[in-house]
Amino acid sequence: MKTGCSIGEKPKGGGGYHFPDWAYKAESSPGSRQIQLWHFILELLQKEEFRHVIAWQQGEYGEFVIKDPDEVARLWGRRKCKPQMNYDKLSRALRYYYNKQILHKTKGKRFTYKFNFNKLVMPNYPFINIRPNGAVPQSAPPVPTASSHFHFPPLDSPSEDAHGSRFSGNSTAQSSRESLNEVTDRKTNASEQDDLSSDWRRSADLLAPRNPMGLGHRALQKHKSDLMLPVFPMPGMYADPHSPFGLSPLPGRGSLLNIPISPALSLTPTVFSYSPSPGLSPAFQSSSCFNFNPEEMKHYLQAQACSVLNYHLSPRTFPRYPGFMMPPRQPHFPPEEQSSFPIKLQPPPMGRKNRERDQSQDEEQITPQQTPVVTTMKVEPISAMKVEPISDYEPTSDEDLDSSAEKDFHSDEEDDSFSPREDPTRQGHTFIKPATPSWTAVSSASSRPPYPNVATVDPSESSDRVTKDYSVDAASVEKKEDSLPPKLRLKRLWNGERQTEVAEDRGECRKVSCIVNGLRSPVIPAETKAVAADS
DNA sequence: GGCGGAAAGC
DNA sequence: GCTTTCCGCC
Repeated sequence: MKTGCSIGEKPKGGGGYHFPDWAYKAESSPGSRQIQLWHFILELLQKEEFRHVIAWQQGEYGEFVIKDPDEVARLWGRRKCKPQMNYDKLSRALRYYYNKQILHKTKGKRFTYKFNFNKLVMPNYPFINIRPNGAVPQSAPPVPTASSHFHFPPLDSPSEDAHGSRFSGNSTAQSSRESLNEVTDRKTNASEQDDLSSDWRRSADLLAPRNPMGLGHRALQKHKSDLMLPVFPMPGMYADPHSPFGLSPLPGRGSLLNIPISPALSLTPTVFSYSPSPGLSPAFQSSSCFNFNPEEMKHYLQAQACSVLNYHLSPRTFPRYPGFMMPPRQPHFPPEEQSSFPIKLQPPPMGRKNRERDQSQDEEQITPQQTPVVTTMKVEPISAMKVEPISDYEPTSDEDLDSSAEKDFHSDEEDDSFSPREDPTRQGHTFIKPATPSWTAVSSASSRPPYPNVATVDPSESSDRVTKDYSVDAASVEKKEDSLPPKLRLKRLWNGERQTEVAEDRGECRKVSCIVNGLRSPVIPAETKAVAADS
């Protein structure tokens, strides 16, 4: 019966699933690897076998009912090695979640609580498929089904996992896959679809712009240093029709172009615009975007490139991410951006003038070899965000999908609190919207990218400009050649000869670029020229 | 049943 | 920092 208590909840190897540390820390518990109650609750909710003990409330987004408080407490107690655990204590723990906005109480309903997935899961698992109860099994209810896929840390120790049973008499070893399989066994009717869209929108809508300082914010801040993402159980899991992710965002191409979210979600800009995720590789966001609008995708990617450029991020930064997270982006990365990375990231040798000007920044100049760690450290600190009780927002069913895209815009622009830069969910990864550089500021005003994280950057413009600027530099160098002092002219001449060398280097650079980005870079020549000229 | 303060434990 | 434990209060 008693399976023992695990201290390290994190499944290691044996479980077959590996999760990022922050997945165990959840919203905020640095250093704590103990499973958290809400994780536990979710896991129980995820499992069919506990439906009699705890279950999602029909028709209520994220709401669940503890049908057997004592049993839940017992399970929790066993999980935590607290035999004295009872519902009173457990409920106290749950009440602590109120302030964190992880949970709130459904008033008037006994033993009924409601998850705030907006802050709890959505930010971390935007691809999670949230479905209203009834449409899916216990394991994939109003909760992000990702809980199935994501497979919250096993209720018990890895060893117990290995044994396949953690709870008395129950086949808790049921794999997440099995759980997921159940999903497809149930049909989603039209009304549910409505609910879905509504729920999703509500979730999405509330997620970013109104994300209170609560969980989401704190959590993400804390996860800042963590590598995000491995929300996907196994790299081997590709297209899983039962997965909430549909196609797992694995390095497969298919994942990019076909990520069925939820029946109601489809791949609307809404969903992704509203779900900036720290744990979400921009690749996925972009992939989804790309899916519905290649042009916008392009812009988005360009913006990414800009981010990289602005912060001297190296493409090498990306490989640091779990392989199955980053790769998706690459195949779709527009050549323009591809090229930008190696060049911009490897700032050309500066002339004395530039050297002097940039001297102050020298410490921050990073060679591609050094870049990996940089990421978002230069991003402005998160500013205060509006705090609003998200649960109060009940979108009308009509305003939903049709206006979702529009709402994206509005919310992005109207709600100052949701500046991508401020979005804590971005803190953790490379593609945080950079502090708007001067040259992008202008474009930001004129563009209204549907992607929050690109909001202030007009990628196309910026990208063009990058290229253009270099071209101009090179051209102007030639034009002014004559006016140069003989000494300098000689130098230029010499540089011209060296250009061949540089070209070779460029070749290497491009190689790397291609390897890293998988695409070729048209901008390189101009930049290389500039490099040569400057040197 | 539910809430939340307080203190202690981990 | 999160949870447990205890407890008074509503």
